[in-house]
Amino acid sequence: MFAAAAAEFSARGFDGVSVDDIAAAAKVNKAMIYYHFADKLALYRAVVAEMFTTLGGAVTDIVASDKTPVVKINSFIETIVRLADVRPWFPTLMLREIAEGAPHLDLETLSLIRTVFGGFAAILSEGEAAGVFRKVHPVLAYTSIVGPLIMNAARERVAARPGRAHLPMFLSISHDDLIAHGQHSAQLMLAAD
Amino acid sequence: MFAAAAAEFSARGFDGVSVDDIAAAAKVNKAMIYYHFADKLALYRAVVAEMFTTLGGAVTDIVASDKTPVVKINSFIETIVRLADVRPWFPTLMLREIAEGAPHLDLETLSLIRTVFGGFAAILSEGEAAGVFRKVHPVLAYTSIVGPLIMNAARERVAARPGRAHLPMFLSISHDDLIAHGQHSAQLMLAAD
DNA sequence: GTCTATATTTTGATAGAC
DNA sequence: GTCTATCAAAATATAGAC
Repeated sequence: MFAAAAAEFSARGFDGVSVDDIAAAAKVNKAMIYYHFADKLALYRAVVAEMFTTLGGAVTDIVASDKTPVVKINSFIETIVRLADVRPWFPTLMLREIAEGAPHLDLETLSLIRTVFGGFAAILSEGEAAGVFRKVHPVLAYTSIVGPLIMNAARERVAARPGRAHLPMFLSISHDDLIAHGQHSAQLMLAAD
Repeated sequence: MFAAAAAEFSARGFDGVSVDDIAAAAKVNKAMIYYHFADKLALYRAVVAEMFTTLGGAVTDIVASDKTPVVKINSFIETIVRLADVRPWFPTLMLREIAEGAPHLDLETLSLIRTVFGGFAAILSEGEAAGVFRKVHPVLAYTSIVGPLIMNAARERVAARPGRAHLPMFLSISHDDLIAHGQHSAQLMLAAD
């Protein structure tokens, strides 16, 4: 039921999905959903919170590890893409949250998001201090690295729609290629001269 | 009325906005909207089509110009960001369309989108042929360049929400900085070695 | 072209039996 | 925990007066 809700929300957004839709997709009775969650919003928040808790934990582990900043950035990139393997709703849902300015998220979930960005920014500072990274605005660096990753992963999830696959814009890219390209461009962008 | 509809759709999505909302925002009677447009979907399509027609035209002009591939890529980037200045709903709306896989678009609008990507890919080929760009998958190059631009522009539009501005993830970046950074990273990514 | 009023459908949510 | 039935609100769309 949780996975079904996540998939529905990611495919059509909070307002585009009815509780009836979720019940049908999860093959449970609608009243069952209201038995487990206070309302539609609570269910949505649970989905997003679970997602960012997982990502935040992974990023925190990377930051705390004893790897070099260069390797940490590469791990960060791989983690984002691999998360989309296990939780296919992740890229689309994240894209939507950015587009909407996260109107349905509570402060708790927002702070989870901050953990992800904060960890990323910490790796940048570390690399700068070590002289291996040049000075880049952390927000620009973050969007430059994360943006392409989730945009690509999101594209792929919708390429299956009729009339979409033939559009070059929705052409599928393997996750390995995506990781390799993301790591390569990130290092080019960050490398000290 | 057109601009009001665009702003509403971009802020809350196709399903998140009611025709009453649009009427209120545009300060026109709801029946007036149905007088000018067949239904809500037709209005939405008109907004997206107008947006991609403008962008497609600008990109076509850049491709046809006699500039070098390097300058064309820089112009492409500047065009994207400047379009967001004039049509503030552009980044968010585009982000949503990617997230949803463009379910409400007709084939005509989809082909407009193809014009944008096709023009971009043509610049890449030209640069490759001239030996100034290395070989990069056009979809990866496209998302690597466009993704950060619209993600940044979208962030900024929602930073005003209460409880959002203090989040580093929603910190505002000037369009000049965004263009400079986008051009710099793009050239790093594309430069032949 | 502009507005009021309203028909119709969808949707979030709950009461209450088992 | 699970399900049926249903209420109340919101939303799309239109009829019809002016």
